[in-house]
Amino acid sequence: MPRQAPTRGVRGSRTGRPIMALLDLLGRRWTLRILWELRDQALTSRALRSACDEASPTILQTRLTELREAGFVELTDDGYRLTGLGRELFQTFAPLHRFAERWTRREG
Amino acid sequence: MPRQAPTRGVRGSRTGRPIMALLDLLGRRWTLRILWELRDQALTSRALRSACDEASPTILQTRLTELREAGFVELTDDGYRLTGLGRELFQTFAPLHRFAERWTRREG
DNA sequence: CGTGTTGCTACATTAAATGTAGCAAGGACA
DNA sequence: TGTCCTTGCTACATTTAATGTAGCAACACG
Repeated sequence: MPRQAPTRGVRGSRTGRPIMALLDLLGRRWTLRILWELRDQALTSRALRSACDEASPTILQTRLTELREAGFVELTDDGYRLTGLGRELFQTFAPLHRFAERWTRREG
Repeated sequence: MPRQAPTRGVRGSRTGRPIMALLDLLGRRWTLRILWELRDQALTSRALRSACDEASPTILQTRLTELREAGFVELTDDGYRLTGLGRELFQTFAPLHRFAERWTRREG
């Protein structure tokens, strides 16, 4: 099946439903991690790379571009940081932190 | 099938912090989508595939195995469905739905 | 028996991510 | 001015992950 959807960034969904576009974006490698690392501080591209276990700059740059286009991240004099919208997004899954703790405890 | 090891799926993080393991798992392709599609119904493997835009059975099977090992999904007589833990996880990012609507409105 | 499910796998192809290197632009400083 | 940093960002060859298509074995109906 050919690669459809000229509406950019909605890989894995031809419906165009917002939630699908969002799940698709968040489901790309490093996206969640980047949002997480920027949750309460601005980071330069290299500081972000360090925070992300020295992930490849290629893919970090790709994800940062996507996140900037989506309006979640912006580049300032202090480096990359979440926009107001990005902070809202982060808050919607911030409870994951506590859940993750309980989850790991559960399985030893 | 050499599914990944005891230290569950902590690709992209050497810290072992629970949140990193969770972000890593959720950041794999189709993971969020699967949890989303199972949010309020059990689905057979093929129904799930249809719900996921006919994604490759190979990768769906891989993700389902990971999600079962993580304790978020189980296979019953009715097909795949979220466990109690899986429902808890889903609820932590359920607000994404409303956010996605606002997000698209903003940029569309 | 044939027909139709189910969960799941093989495998060749294609797309995405990784790792390493390095560029151009800008600031500090000597 | 020139050297030395650091910044955001890119090239590119390699490796890994995902896709698409086909099909298996097990089970349930008729």
